[in-house]
Amino acid sequence: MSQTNQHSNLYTTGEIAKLCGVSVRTVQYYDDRGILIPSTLSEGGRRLYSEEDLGRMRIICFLREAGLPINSISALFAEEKPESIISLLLEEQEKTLREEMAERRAKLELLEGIRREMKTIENFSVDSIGDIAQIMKQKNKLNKLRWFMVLTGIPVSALQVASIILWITSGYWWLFAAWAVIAAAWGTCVSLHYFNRVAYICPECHTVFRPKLKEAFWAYHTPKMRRLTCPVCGRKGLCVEVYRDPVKKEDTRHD
Amino acid sequence: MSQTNQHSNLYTTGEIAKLCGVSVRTVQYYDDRGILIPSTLSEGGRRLYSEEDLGRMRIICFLREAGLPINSISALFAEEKPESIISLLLEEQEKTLREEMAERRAKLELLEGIRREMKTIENFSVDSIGDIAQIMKQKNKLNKLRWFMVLTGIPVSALQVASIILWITSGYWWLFAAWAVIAAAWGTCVSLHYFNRVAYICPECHTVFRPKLKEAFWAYHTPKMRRLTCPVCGRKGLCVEVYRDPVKKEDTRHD
DNA sequence: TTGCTCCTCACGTCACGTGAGGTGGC
DNA sequence: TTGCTCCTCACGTCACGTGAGGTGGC
Repeated sequence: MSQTNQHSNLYTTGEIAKLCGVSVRTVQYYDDRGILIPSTLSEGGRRLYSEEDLGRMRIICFLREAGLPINSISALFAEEKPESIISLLLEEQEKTLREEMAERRAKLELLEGIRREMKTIENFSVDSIGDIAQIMKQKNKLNKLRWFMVLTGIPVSALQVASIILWITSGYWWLFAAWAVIAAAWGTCVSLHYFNRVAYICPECHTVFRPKLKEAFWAYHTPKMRRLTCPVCGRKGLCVEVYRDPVKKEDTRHD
Repeated sequence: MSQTNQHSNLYTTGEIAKLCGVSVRTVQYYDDRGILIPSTLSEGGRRLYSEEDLGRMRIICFLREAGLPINSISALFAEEKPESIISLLLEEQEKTLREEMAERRAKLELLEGIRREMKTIENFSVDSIGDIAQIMKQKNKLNKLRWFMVLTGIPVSALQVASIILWITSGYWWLFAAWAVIAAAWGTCVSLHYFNRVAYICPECHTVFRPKLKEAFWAYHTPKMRRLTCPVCGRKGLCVEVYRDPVKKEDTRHD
């Protein structure tokens, strides 16, 4: 009943394209790739698609909208029992998409981080981006190090308070003296540990350097910076503190 | 003081690559693209990079990790005042990343949707994907249509209850009779409106068709399906209901 | 006959990966 | 002299977009 007109259910390339919301080139490309071969060719060599072809094209477009690569779609149609692998393909695609989203999220965090740091750094230049990258990469490790400092400091402070109270209430002055000895030892150890794991970036020449302990210990500093003299360019300025892996690598050429 | 050895601060391609965690090919490519031209060439034509080059490479790597295209990095370095456009580039990139994430999210929703629908449809075949695509695309519109039905139904039901109460308490039986007339008119209008905007998919040949009102009205149905006879393949089965744009388009070849 | 559609090459996209075939440098 | 690194082509990736130059079909 539907064969009254020989073209009643045959579509041209352009019609298929319009019906599926893609370009003519895309329809031709799917023919080249073998996932939608027109069921008829006109005498002049033009592609003619049947109603079934249109259905198949709709399936292809849907899968492409979901991001499946042509190869997967090709594999799907090549299978004698497509139902058996469709779930697998879709799950795989979901996984891929989640990974891609995680990638973008990481990149976004990088960008947001750099914008925050840009505000922190005075007289920002493009060269500072290298510094910022350094700062951001090691930021977690540096934070851990600082937390370690604070947490080990808590029992020492507690001991100080306790020894002072006992000194006042019970007259045990030697408790406080003992604390002072322990605290001095602790302070030395922790400071050495800390300065062994940080470095500073010269704001002028962007060199990463390690200052002498004496200079660093007494220098003016804020929580994140310290006024130091760069051993390369010789200029003195507020240097950002960064984490430095304590493992000696060949790539440290600044000595 | 740092020129004791002529190679003291010159790096080869491989060294730069290792220090920045990229391939040798990538370093060569950045030379080709003109964003990192080695400051020296050896007599044998090998690339030799200075400490400054290394710093620049680190900047490039950071920007690439954030997803900036080479062209943008190129434009950045070409600028005489790079600081002036860096914020712009980074914001642009953030926008791009957000858009790309939105794309993936949409694709993921498509995939999750199709998996839900796959469970709904009995004897699932790959051809059903086309149906599912149709179902999902129009799902929102269909839901709106159903909500419209329900919401217009509420005042009619309220009138019914009110008229019955008044009939019982005050004996005004004609109020209920009036309601019955109004309700019949309302029911006819809404049903016509509804059946004018939905179609059904044959589970056998996947044709989208509109049933006769009489058949559809009395047919067995669930909230989403209705037992109908397909006008194309003649088989009777539970057909999924889909939204159909009431505007007559040229692409409806089923008549 | 005139528009319009469609045809087939074939290059371009983006940031490299991957050989091939040859050479520098310790 | 032997490994190892590095060099330059040059093709391949992925799903088409975009002409060029020619033809089918109403």
